Amino acid sequence: MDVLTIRDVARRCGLSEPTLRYYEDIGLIGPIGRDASGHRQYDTADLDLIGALSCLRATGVSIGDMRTYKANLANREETAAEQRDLLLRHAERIEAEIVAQHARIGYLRAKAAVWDARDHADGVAEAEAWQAVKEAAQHLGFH
Amino acid sequence: MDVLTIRDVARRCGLSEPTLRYYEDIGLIGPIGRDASGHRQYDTADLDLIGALSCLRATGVSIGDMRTYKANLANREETAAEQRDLLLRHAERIEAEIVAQHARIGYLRAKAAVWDARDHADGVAEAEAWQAVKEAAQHLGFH
DNA sequence: TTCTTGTGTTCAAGCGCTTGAGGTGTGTGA
DNA sequence: TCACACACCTCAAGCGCTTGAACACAAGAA
Repeated sequence: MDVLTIRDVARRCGLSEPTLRYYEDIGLIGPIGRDASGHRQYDTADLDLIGALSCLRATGVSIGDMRTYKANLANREETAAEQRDLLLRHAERIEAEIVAQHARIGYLRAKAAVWDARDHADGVAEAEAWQAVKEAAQHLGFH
Repeated sequence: MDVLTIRDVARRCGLSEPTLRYYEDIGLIGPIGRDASGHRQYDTADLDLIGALSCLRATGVSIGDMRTYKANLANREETAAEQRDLLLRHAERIEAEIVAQHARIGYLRAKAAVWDARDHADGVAEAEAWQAVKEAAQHLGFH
């Protein structure tokens, strides 16, 4: 059970150091042990929870839901199905988000084509590009 | 040139009403005209800018960059190439983000499988699922 | 005519961090 | 041994919204 600094944990879990301190402040993780000079000492057991929370966070899960997830860890047996569903729900959320991201890429590229046409002072290309922007915008739900 | 309420604009551009007010407060859009009772009246000319900003925002573009984009609209000819590049850069950002999202989905599903195995008290399945979680975590950069 | 419903308004506070200022303790090089 | 870098600390303020409270106005029902 080796000891990790806040920097190590930040790198390995994809959270910033301030975020790790913040999560500890609000009781989402920890309390984390300290060495003689007050520096945090994470152990590998902390990594698993922090990694899971980091991933939940990256998918837009609220602090409240993360608390639920953490609280459920205490009584595994009863809440296993709930945990599974929470995770699957968020996986679906991300899938929806990916679809939206594709639509955004389409819009950005279409709009970039308009500016490219303008850069080359090509009125015909610009008109075509505008058409593509309109379609992309509809895909996004704009109008 | 028909007139739109804040609600119409919010729906058509995918921004919330408070966000639209906020963007006006900080000078990112507008100023927007008002009717006799102080309600905002957007016109269709506003929609194009707001739609573009909304999409930039959705891709994580900072308010500062949005200001640049808007400022560049004033002198189109000189900045056309810059506008195009700004948009393309952000399209690439989203592509990278999508890759990350796929990795997150993998992690969430793997973790869900662990809880599912626990729910069914299936030790063998749980051990296998853990293996998948480890792989998914590596994909995410979690050591 | 009053009363409710709906849509808007402003202003203040909260959220989930991020950034910055200012300080502490440890380790290495001169 | 002293200087300096460096990794960490706390605390406060800022960011980009969101939420909520309290109020204004217009239209239709009782």
